[in-house]
Amino acid sequence: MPKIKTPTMSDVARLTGFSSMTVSRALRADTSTSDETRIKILDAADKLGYVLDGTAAGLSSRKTGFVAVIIPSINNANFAFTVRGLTEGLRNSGLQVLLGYTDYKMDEEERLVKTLLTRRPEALVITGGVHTERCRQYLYSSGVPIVEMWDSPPSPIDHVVGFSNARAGRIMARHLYDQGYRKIGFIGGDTDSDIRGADRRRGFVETISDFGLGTDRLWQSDQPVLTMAGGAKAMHELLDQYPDTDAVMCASDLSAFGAMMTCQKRGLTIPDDIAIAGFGAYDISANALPEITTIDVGARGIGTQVAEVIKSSLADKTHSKDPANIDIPTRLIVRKSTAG
Amino acid sequence: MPKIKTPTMSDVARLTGFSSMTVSRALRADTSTSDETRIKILDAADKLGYVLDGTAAGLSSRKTGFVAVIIPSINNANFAFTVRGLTEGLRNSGLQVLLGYTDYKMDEEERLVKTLLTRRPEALVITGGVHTERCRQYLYSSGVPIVEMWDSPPSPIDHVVGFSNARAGRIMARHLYDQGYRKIGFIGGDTDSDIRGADRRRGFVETISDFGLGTDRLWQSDQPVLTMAGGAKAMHELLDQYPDTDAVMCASDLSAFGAMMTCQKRGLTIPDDIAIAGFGAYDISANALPEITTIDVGARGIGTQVAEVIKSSLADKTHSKDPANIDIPTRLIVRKSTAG
DNA sequence: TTGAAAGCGCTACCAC
DNA sequence: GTGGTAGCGCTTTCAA
Repeated sequence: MPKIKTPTMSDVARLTGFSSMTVSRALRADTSTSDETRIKILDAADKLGYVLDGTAAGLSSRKTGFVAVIIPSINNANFAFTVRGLTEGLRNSGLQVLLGYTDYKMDEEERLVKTLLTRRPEALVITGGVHTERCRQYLYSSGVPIVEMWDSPPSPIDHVVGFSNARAGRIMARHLYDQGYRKIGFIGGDTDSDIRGADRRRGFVETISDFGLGTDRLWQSDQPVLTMAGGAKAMHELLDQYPDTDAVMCASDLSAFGAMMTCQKRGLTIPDDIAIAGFGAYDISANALPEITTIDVGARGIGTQVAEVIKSSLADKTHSKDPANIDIPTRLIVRKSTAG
Repeated sequence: MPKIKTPTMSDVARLTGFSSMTVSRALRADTSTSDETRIKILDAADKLGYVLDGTAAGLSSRKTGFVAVIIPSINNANFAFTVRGLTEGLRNSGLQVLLGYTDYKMDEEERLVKTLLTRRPEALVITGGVHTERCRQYLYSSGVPIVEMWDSPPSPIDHVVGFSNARAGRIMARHLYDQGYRKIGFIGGDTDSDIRGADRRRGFVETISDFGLGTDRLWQSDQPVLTMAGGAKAMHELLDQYPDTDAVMCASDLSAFGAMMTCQKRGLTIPDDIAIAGFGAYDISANALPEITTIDVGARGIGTQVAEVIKSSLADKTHSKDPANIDIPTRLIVRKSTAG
C-alpha cells in the first residue's frame, strides 16, 4: 500500500478550477452552488478519492458532530439498546455517538468525561445521577448540553431522561407481596458501584418493611451482581442461610436467571416453592423456562428520547427553555416465575 | 449555565507568563520543560478549567488518537467483549476507540467506513472479510492500517486477526457425529447478512455430508437467526418438519438456548432425545440447564490481539513488516447438551 | 454564485 | 529549557 498524501480540498479545487471555498460549499448540502458546479466538484472529489477531514472541519466550524455517551458497560444489553436508540435518533442530524464505558467505576467515569471532553462533543450523555465532585465540575463547565439518564437525580446537572430505580424496587416488592409471598429476599445492588441497582434494593426493602415483613434476606457483595453466574452463586448462599425463602428479586434479569437455575438444581419448583423476579426486560426473561417476571423501562426508548432532548437543545439557540426532565415509566411485566 | 468561552492554551500561557508552546509541552508527558514550569502551568490550567482541544491537536499533529472499530452489532456480547479487549489493550497508548455498528448490513458498513474515515482514525478495525467493492476501495486508499477480524478472509486487505468459521462448523459436526448422532440439523446462518454464521453452516454441512449423513435438516431465513426467540421459533419449525431430528447446531449460543427451550416445552429431553450445540461461548451456554456445548474463540482475546497488531503497526515507521495474519484457535467446549 | 482573507487551537520545526 | 513562526484543512466572514 503506497502511502500517498491524502487529497485535500485544495486538490479538488485545483482539479476543477474552482476555489476551495466553492468545493467546501458543494460538498455540503449547503446550497449556494450551481448544480453544474456541484456535479463537477463531486465528480472530481470521487476521482481523487477525496474524503472530508472532519477534524479540520470541526475546528473551523466549532461543530465536531460528536455526542459523547458514557455507559457503565458495553456488555449490558440494556445500555446497548439505549445506545442503539440514541444512534438511530441522531442519525439524520449529522451527529455521531462517541462511546465510552466506565465498568461501573466512578473514578473511571471521571477520567472518561475528561478524555471525551477533549474531543469537543456538542453534547454529553451520562448514565446515572451520582458522579464525583470533580466530574460534576467538568460537566458543568463543559458548556455543552448534558443529559443524565437511567436515573432520577435529586439535583440534575442539566437534562434528565430517567426513572426512579427505587420506585422499580417498590413496584416489584408490592407485586410479590400481592402474590402472597412473605419471606422475601433481594440479590445484588452494591451501593458503591451499581448505584441504580442499590436504589432498586432500597425501594424494595422499604416496601417489604412497610408491609411488616423481615428485611434480613438481603444478599449483597462489594461487586455488582449483574451476571448469571453471580446470581447463581448468590442464590446458593441465600438458600443456605435462609432455606425457607419464598421469593427473591434480583437486581437484573441475568442474575435472576442464574438464581432460577440454582433453584432448579436444588430441586425447587418455580414459582410454587420460590418466586424469582428480575429487572430490565432482557431477552432471557422472555425466553427462560419459566419466563421471568421483570420490569421494563424501554431501554431503547430511553435512547430515542435522549436523542430528542439533544436535538432540541442544540436547536434552541436562545437557551430559553428549561432543562428537560423526562420520567420514563417503569412497567411491571408479570410472568410465570412469580405468578403461580 | 452561563456560556463562557472555553479557555485555550493562550489563556493558560497568558496567566503563567510562558509561551503557549511551553504550555503545550508541559501538558504532555513530552518532557523538555522544567518541573517547576510544568507545575505552574498545570496549576493554572486547572484553575482555568482548561481542557485540551483534541480536535486542534489532531489537526496539527496529524494524530487524532482514534481507532475506528466497526462491528455488526453492539447488542452482541461476543463483539462487546472484543471491543472491551481492544479498548483495554489500547488504553495506555493514548488511542481511543471510535465505535460504529452495521446491523449486519453491508451497505451500512460502507456508509460507516466513509463516515469514520472522515474522523481521520489512525487505524481501522472491521469485522469480517467480505465487504462491498466500494468499501474495500475506501479501506485501501485510507492510508492507515486495517485489521479484519472474526474471520479468515481469502484475500485480506491488510492485517487479520480471525479464524475460519467453516472450521468451527466442521469441528462441531464431527463432535456430534462422534457422540453418535445421525439425524443432524443446523439453524441459522443466512448467506447475505450473517456471513460468518453462513460459513459455520457451510463447514458443518460439508462435514455431515462427508460422513454420509443427510443434509436436509437445515433451517435458515433471510434474517440472521442469532436471538433466543429466533432460535425457539426455528426449532419449532424444524421439529414440525423433521420430528426425529436428534442433534442441532445453532449459529449462536443464544439461538441454541431458544432452541433448547423449545425442545423442553415439547417434552424432549436433552441430550437424550435431542442434542443442542451453539457457538460463541456466551454466558448463557455455561449457565443454562443443561449447559450448552459450544465453541469458544475468545472474543476478548481477539480484541487484545487486534490492539497489539495496531500498536505494532503504528510503531513500525518503516512499514517493513508484512501484514499480520493471526489465526485464533477455535476451542470446542463439550457440555451436557450434547454429551449424554 | 463565487472568491479572498483570516483564523479555529494546536504542534512541528527551528532558533536561541 | 523555552519561544517564534508557520501551517495543519477546513469554514466564517465579507466582498464582488
